[in-house]
Amino acid sequence: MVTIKEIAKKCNVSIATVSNILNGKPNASEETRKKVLETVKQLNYTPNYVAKNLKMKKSKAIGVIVEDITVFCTPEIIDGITKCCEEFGYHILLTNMRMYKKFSDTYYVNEDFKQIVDKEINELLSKQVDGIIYVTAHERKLKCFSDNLKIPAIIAYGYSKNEFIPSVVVDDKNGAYIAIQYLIDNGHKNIGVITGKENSIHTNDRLEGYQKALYDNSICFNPEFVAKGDWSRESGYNNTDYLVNKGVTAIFCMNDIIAGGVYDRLEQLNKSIGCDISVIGFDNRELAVFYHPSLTTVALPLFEIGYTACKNIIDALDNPDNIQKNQIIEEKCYLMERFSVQSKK
Amino acid sequence: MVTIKEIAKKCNVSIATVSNILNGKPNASEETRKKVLETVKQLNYTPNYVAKNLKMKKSKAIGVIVEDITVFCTPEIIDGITKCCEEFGYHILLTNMRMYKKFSDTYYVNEDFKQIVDKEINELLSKQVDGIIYVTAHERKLKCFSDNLKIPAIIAYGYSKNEFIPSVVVDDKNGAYIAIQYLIDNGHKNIGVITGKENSIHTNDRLEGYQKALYDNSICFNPEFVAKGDWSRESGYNNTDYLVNKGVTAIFCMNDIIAGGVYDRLEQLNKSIGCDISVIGFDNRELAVFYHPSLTTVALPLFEIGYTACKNIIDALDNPDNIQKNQIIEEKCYLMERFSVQSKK
DNA sequence: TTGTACGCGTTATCAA
DNA sequence: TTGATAACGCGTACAA
Repeated sequence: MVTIKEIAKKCNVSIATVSNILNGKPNASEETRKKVLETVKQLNYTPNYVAKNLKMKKSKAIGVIVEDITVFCTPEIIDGITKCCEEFGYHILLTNMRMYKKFSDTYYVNEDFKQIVDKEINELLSKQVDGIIYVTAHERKLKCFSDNLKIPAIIAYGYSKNEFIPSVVVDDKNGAYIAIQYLIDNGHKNIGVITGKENSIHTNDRLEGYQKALYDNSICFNPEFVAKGDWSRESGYNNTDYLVNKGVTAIFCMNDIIAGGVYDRLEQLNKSIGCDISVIGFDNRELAVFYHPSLTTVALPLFEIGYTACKNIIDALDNPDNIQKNQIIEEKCYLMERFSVQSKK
Repeated sequence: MVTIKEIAKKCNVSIATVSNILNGKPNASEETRKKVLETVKQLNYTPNYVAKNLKMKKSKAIGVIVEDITVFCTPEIIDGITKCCEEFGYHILLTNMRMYKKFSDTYYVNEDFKQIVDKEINELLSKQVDGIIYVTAHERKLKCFSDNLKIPAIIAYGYSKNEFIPSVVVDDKNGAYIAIQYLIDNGHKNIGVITGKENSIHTNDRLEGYQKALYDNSICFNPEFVAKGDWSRESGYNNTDYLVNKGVTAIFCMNDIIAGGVYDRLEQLNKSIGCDISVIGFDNRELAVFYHPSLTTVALPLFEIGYTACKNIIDALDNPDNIQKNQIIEEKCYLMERFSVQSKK
């Protein structure tokens, strides 16, 4: 690797002059500037960021800890982080903990979990990252950072239990609201729901959004229209008859997988999806496009969550004394209009 | 951040001694060792890797350039890289170029593409990564590294045009072979194919694997059983009638999306998938599980590609003079047995 | 306008 | 068994 010293020697100037020119400082004659810049190109010099970082005491790097990169929401979140890093000249140090592969889906109750996270955070600290983004694989409340962390940090997708660590999350209420509003706009009044697992943040918030949308449209909430599912396709399949018999004209499924089960059963019942019964999903999983008819659903603002989380860190870096307590940033969902909902008007 | 100097002062020893102890050197009395280790814990000291890297002239970091992290194969490849890095104590500097988002699916013919890649590689070099893995978003031949790159590099998923840059790719021939062998083992002899796009590496290799499997089982290859598709669901749908009329008992679809189209048409024709006609896919996309019946398909060895690529880099780092020319490492596919193939025996 | 000299936090050499 | 001290490549006062 060619260093600043070598190009200084080649140009018969001091390393200080080269450094100044490279960093766009005004003090340098046009002549030497030209000469230096030329040899820089000629020798294909690239600055050594490691040395620079050591000197400057910051790395322009953001540590990104993801619980599992193979989970469907993670890549989009990273994509948002990337975009933001690109815009502001940061780079990403990625830590993929591979939690699902290591401990299956109950990893977060595992004894070792907290220790692993601590170790990874310290690792990132050693590498002098300027900030840390923790990306959960599913929504839940957690405390993963110690209270005396000295650099900005944030949780993406999950909810922070830590007063001074903000979180960026899906606005589930809003997501359910726009889904139901869309159904109402299409003339539906008797709208069934198949929920996710009980006590899940998603389930509760989405139910609340559903109720709010009904209320705002002066439609009475009928508790009998709520069927308890568990996110699985089977729970969609098994609850379809019940809702159909209750006379609903549309079914709001709290995820796209449940909607798949509803499709299965409606086909067996010879009901035309869209015409006889409208179906709307949640999550906008890749497979929703391939349903027949393709599924109208609510897209998660994953990219936005990543982008906002990263922007928040960078803002905190630029403005260290501007911290808010218990900050929760909710990103709005958006509707993916396809062909599983038709107008009743 | 607490440094080695501070803990030296606190222990009344020199920084050299602290450094030695921290690095497990034998020269230190048990007494001072204990004292130092204790204050290290007490002050929660973590070594500054930036300084260490500067001194050691290596970063224990591998640069990973992905063309687009939101493409389905990329996260699994990164997962494999992660596993390997974890095992050998490396970390990942991630560069997500976001090509699909920036330039749609023809990004690689874009004028700016080469420049962007060059820029990102230089960036990584500046950050003193020890090696680089380039992950393509789809399989093709490419030359992304300059010939005088001074650190080990490798291409994952795509084929390298560069003599000294190896590649790790899917063994498509083998994948098709095991799919066809599986059909033959289940008593099928008249096996139709719906191909991907013409001139694609995938298409050609998979066709060859198909032919080889037939040959090894003494079944004559009937060119009329090959229908030309283009990876799309429509091309599956549109070619189904043709193959059914030709009397095939099984259809090998060169990806899972095509298989979806075949499913659609077979349902319309009132053919029972599995019983009347067996269908087998390729890629093992997430949605294959949700087909009805769930789709038997060939899984891509994405994790293995990532792992092997990374291992190859680390080996090259440990053993710099052991380079092979034009090395192409093919990773074997594996069968995901589900319910779309039934025995004809 | 340019150069000297120091320090960032380490490791490594050599002398004590 | 320990401690000075010289690097690593860079940025920056301050002096020239």
